[in-house]
Amino acid sequence: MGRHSSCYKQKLRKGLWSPEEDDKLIKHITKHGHGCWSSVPKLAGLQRCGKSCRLRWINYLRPDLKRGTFSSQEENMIIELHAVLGNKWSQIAAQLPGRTDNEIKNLWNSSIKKKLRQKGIDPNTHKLLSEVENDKDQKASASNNKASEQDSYELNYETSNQELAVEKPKASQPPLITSNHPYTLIDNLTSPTHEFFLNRFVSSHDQTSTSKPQDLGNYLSFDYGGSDIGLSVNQNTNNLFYIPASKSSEMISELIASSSPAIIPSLSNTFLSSPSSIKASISLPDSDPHMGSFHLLNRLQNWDTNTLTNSTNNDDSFRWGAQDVGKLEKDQGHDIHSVDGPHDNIKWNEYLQTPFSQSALQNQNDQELYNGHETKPEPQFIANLPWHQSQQQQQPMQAAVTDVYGKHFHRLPATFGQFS
DNA sequence: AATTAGACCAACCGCCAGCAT
DNA sequence: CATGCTGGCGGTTGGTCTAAT
Repeated sequence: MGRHSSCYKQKLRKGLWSPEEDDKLIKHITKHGHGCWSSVPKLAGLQRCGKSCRLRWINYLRPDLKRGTFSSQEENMIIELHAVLGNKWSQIAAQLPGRTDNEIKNLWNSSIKKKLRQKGIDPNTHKLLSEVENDKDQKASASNNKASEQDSYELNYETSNQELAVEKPKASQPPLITSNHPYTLIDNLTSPTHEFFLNRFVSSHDQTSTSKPQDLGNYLSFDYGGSDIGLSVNQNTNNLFYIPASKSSEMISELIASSSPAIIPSLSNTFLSSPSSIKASISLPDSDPHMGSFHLLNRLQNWDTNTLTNSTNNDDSFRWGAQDVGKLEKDQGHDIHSVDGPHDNIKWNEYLQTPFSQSALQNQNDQELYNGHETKPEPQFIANLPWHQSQQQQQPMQAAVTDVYGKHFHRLPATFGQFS
């Protein structure tokens, strides 16, 4: 194991590559391709093992490498992808044309990690460091009484209006939503897989979509506490996003289910003017896998109730599924997976044209992803063009990524702060 | 000017999965 | 089924550069 057996057969060079070696390797590969890497050194006249040749080519000699310093967009993208994929450097690199996994890994370890920590963000979990500590404490106590909460898969979002590094005071937490919704919740759903979500949304999509394949995404938002909360389904990728965002620069987003590891939307700083903490839960009933409900729960005692709409108990649930779509399509003339719920003021159609549009994508160059408080307040969706581009080049992506999530999707919270 | 510490990054190491035999 | 080979990946090392002392 480890070094390939061929590397032991003869005394092979190690260490840095000389320009002459590089030249030999380039000439050989450009002329013949690499073929079987183990045969490359012999054919190219190199005293290296095939593995070393492969690495040198991939990480350094390949003509399509970008090299040079990473742009802030690239750094932000890496952070977002890392929040979803973890240390899957090769998959992250796949979304960044011209960048290698090694390069990204080095950047992460040498630079980004440090910056995140300075912002009070745990680079491993992408949560606030204070939260990570809090989670540890809660885990111990949660094991004692988890039985009462097993019927709902919870996604926790803690947004803070404070600077990232500043620990916010802990609010007392009301009980989770468990009974105020129309569907039977799935028992013991503590760690659903990506497939669990994806299958449902894909199913729902397949059953309900009309012929609008050009739509880049459906987005619905609803007013909650005077703030927009978004739920988006991208028809091309079957992504479902839950998009909370806070008034301040920090952004917490979580990819609930996605076939794309790359598209993490962000919203601007116009959200959640008063709450600093919200909780969301997803309910997926076994009885009908094509429907589900989406809950937001205000966890703060000091929520400004005047801004709530049609909410009497701080429990807002939104459902998706086939039965709702017909109604919405009829009402709005669009294909949308979607909602029905206590709110009347769903204003998804306002956003339908914009979230994943090219113009919106291009706008990301005008503004840092992790912008500061003083930046312009328009809602802005940040997606990643490179992913779309690579998607076009790699059609079997869907299956591959699904596999990725099957392995690695658990809970993937992402916390971002101003990053400079 | 010499030394030290930290940052950066290319390359290596160990492991794994897939495939062929 | 067992074994060996290979490509690929993530973690780690160690050399080089640079800034600080």
